[in-house]
Amino acid sequence: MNLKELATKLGLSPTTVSRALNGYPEVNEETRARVLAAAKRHNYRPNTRAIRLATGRAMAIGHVVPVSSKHEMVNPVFADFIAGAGETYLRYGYDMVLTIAPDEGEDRVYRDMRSRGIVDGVIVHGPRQRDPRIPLLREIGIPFVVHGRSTGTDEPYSWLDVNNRRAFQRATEFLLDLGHRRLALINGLEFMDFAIRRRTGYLDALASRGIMQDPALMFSDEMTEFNGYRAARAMLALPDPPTAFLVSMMIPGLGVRRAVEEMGLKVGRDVSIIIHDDELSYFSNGEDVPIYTATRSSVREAGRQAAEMLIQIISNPETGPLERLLEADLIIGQSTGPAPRRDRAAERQGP
Amino acid sequence: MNLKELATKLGLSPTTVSRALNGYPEVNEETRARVLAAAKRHNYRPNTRAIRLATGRAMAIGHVVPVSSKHEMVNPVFADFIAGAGETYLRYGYDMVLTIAPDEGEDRVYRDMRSRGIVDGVIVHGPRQRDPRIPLLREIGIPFVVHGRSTGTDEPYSWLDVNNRRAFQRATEFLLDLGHRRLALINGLEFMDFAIRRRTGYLDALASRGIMQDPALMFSDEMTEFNGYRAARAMLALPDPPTAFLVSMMIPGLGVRRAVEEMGLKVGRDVSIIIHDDELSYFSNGEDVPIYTATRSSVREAGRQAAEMLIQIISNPETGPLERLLEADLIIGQSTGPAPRRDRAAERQGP
DNA sequence: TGCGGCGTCCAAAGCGGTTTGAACGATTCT
DNA sequence: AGAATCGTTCAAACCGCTTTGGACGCCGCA
Repeated sequence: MNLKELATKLGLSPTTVSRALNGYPEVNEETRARVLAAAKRHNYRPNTRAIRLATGRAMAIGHVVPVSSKHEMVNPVFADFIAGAGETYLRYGYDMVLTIAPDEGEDRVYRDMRSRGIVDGVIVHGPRQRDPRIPLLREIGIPFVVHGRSTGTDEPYSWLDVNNRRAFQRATEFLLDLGHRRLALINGLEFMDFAIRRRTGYLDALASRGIMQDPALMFSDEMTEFNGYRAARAMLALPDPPTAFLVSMMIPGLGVRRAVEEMGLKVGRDVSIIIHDDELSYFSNGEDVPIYTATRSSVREAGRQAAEMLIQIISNPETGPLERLLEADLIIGQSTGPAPRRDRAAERQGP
Repeated sequence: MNLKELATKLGLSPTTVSRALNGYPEVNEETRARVLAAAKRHNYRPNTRAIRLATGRAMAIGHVVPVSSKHEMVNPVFADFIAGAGETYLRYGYDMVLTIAPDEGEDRVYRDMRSRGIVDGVIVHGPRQRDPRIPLLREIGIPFVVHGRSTGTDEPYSWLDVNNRRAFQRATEFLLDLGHRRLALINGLEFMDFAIRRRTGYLDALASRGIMQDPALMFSDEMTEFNGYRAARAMLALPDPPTAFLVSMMIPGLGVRRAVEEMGLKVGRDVSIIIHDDELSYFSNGEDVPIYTATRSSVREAGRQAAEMLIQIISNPETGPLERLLEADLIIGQSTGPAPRRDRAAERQGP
């Protein structure tokens, strides 16, 4: 059933039917009711392909998933973000189109999107320092919202981010207040913007208490369970091992825990752990009592909001760059406790 | 730059230009070369919206992500599957459109897809027993491939699945051979087809060795880290605790490990664990030596292959239902070992 | 010489909607 | 009463491509 058929059945012109369906004012309310009823009765749905050609709008948002060609990693955060964004799209009648882009060929992917006209805007995932996609998209002229930010980019752009620096600063201070002095940072890849900010927060907190940073306690790589394990294992074998870990994500956090327990130590007593909790659906941080002390911010909610920002920008091109900074909660769980004796004793003896 | 402009610039008709670009034989090779050169020079890309309307094909594949409205869970397996499928789509020039569907309203989502004409086919994720989507899609007339199978569905349909029954049967036998007699099964939700098959494999192996199943050792829920932890914790507190666990996924497997170690037991010595390893990018099962003994099958590869099957079905509608069963490897890691003494002693004493 | 066939190319008709410009009767205003 | 306005409807153009049904010149064959 297409528009013309429906119009014929109603004894009306396609023009009128189209207008009735789309809520234009110049159609008799009685007629509109008839049209609406008939459309429902015949289960009429306008053909999206035709609408898109006629209006020039794609009614679709693109998500380009960067897949590092080296590691073939797909960030699990991505699935929950998408789920959140998808909810928003559903509400506003947008479709979501996903493209997998090996990180060398991203240019072409974005340019193609533009010239083929398959999306009205894109969400940029996993921004890096001075991310080249930002000037690129601006040049191409596709509306976009970045999930995260890009240190070193001066021109304004729309973004939604968690206050990563503050979150890790607070978490670090929390551990310092508990008496910890040897704090390890298990971070993501440090060309990723979020990782830079987290490290900054960590270093700021250390500096403000006059504690020297120790490169041996700073690790940075893909945030896999195994990397968390390996890094923690190595650090715990140091002559002066850390008593606390700040970990970028629940997943490497599980690895850190595995290393700790494998060495016969107890989390929350011998070693403290704070993770960043994106509230991924398969990694609930306990039920009533959180397992991990964590900086928490829902990535799903971020998806919902980023999508809304983008739709707003698309539907009103006058809209200037939109910025939204979400604060992470610091929630206290069972994975942190006072620094263990030995360390405090060592500290009393002084250097 | 659109087709008409390009044609004018070349002094040709749009017809000829279109044909030259699309490789039709009735155009002079010299002309074709000119057209191709001009297209490249002006960076011409045909407008996808127009192609779609004109050809009636969407050149897009739909993925409907079921999000259980109760738990808001997005299976992390999904991200890697998508990545695999996306690679295939890229090669064949298809786009991927994603829809989030609350599991009550799935009907409407699929019907809409059809009548709006935005996809040429869909991949069905997370099939359940006697899944209603299979007859639905067949009725609607959208080509589809199921990732997994649906027990209880008689009519033929296209699917790609891992041999879950066999994988878990072999894993169970492997543990039995090691002398274990109290085997726990930490399974996914048992209305999900894969979970049913895994349980069947587990039970078959037990039965063939004359070992009674024990409902207290069978757990079934969402495969979260926390659920794995909780279930293992409870089982290990039983008067007659299991000495080995079969776990549906790496993620709850991490939870099981956490429970085991928290009780002061050692994985691979006191308690054996076998997981199913989907080779998710963020859950590499160790590097040289696998951490977990596992039944292994790449979900990313499954995505690649399922996408190829669907494209084949779409481009050749004569193709009958396609079926592909992937076998999982059983790889031996550090998480399994002979049943501990106490258990074997008890066994020697007999019942 | 006449005709069918072949190689190239083009005009025009879709695809299924939206949107512009105009028609037309009824109502209001002067 | 005639003009202007309003409310409602429609015909036709258009979005940018594909595809059908010729057109045209040239060659080979009878």
